[in-house]
Amino acid sequence: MTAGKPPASSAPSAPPTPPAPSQRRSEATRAAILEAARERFAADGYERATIRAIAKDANIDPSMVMRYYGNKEGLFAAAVTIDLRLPDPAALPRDEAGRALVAHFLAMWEESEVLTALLRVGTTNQAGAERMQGIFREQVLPLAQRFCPDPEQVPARAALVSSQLLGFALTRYILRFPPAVALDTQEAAAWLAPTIQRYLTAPYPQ
Amino acid sequence: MTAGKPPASSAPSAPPTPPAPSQRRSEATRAAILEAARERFAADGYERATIRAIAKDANIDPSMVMRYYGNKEGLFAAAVTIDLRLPDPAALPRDEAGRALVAHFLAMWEESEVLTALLRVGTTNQAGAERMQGIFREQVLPLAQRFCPDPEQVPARAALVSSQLLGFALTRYILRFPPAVALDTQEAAAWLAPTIQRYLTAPYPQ
DNA sequence: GAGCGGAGTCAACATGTGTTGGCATACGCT
DNA sequence: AGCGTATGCCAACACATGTTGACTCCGCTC
Repeated sequence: MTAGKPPASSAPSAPPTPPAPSQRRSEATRAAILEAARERFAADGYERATIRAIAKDANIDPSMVMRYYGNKEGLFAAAVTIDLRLPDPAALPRDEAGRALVAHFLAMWEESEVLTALLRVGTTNQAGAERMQGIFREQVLPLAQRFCPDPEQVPARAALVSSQLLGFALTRYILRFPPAVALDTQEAAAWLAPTIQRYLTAPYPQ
Repeated sequence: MTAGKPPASSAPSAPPTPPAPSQRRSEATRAAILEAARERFAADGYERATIRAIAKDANIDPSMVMRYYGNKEGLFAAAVTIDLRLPDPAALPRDEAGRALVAHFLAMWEESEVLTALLRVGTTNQAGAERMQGIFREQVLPLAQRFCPDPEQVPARAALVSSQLLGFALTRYILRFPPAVALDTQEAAAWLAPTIQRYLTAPYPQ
């Protein structure tokens, strides 16, 4: 946080070219660090994913990690940014929401390690848990809002949806209960979809 | 493991009194260590629950922990032993199983920190995950077996039940999603019971 | 009282961690 | 070409961790 360095935008009488991508020769390194960090966080969780190990995976020196991301927390924040890319509720038939959501989630979990990393870190690290709370609040809650008429019930229903989706990911990708691993995504979706559908749209249970 | 110490049972011409409880003066300390360990593991997970912190909580020296439990893994093994005390399936009406199971689980989670400790450690630590797999195999699977006619489907159904119960515990006790925390156990049970019931007894979804 | 073994304390070791600063190098511009 | 700066590596620090061994103290038995 050294002062005296004005932002690169519109320095007086500076050449019109902004910091060219050629100057960002380090982009490759930065990306390699992030990828290694995601892998390590996903595999080991926050505490056991050491900066040294991440740097070794990325074939650079540990001090580079510090230079580019400040500290370990900054690295985690940069490595794990999640956009669930939830489908547009308006385009979803109301009675297909469960099936669509489950399929979308399973696909996202299979396609990258970021969600695994976030879940592993969220269970051990306060910052990780808060990150997950933020995703829930800003991405899941609004979606649930579109399916539940009674606004009072939206948070509880969204939490229940999350509990089932995260719970399945937990048993399948983290704890690796053999039957949960053995299920193919079609079967899993067939089992889970009605649950999600009910949490979203069924009347409040008496 | 120093040899030369014969087991206390039936030493020839020994006084009939077995090692008196007075000799087990250390029992109080042992118990204090275990309790502190459970708290720390539940609050911090495996890596951040340091032996020094546990010893401080128990008001003893860290080396005592080593003397009594060998090493950190041994301490964890001793501190986290779980009996789910699942109800006898024979005594459960088939269509009440979901409700009863959910109520039982919620009560167990509320009553002690052991389950929280196990879940936290299970997500970061290989040994913890294996412990949970063992509990699933030896306590949950047999129960599910009593409710599902088709033996082929038992593991998947048991895994689904676990995914929902663990998922709810995850969002409520670990990640602390506010709506999941806000639900009282009655509401939570009302929402979750039908899900569990369906996983246990409903026909295979087409 | 002498001896003994368990209970507990203290200090230390070896190791691994996040993090920092200094030094070399190669690129991009004038 | 020459220079400045971004890029990278090396060595080191300060600290925390699991773990070990030697030492003291207490209660008990001969």
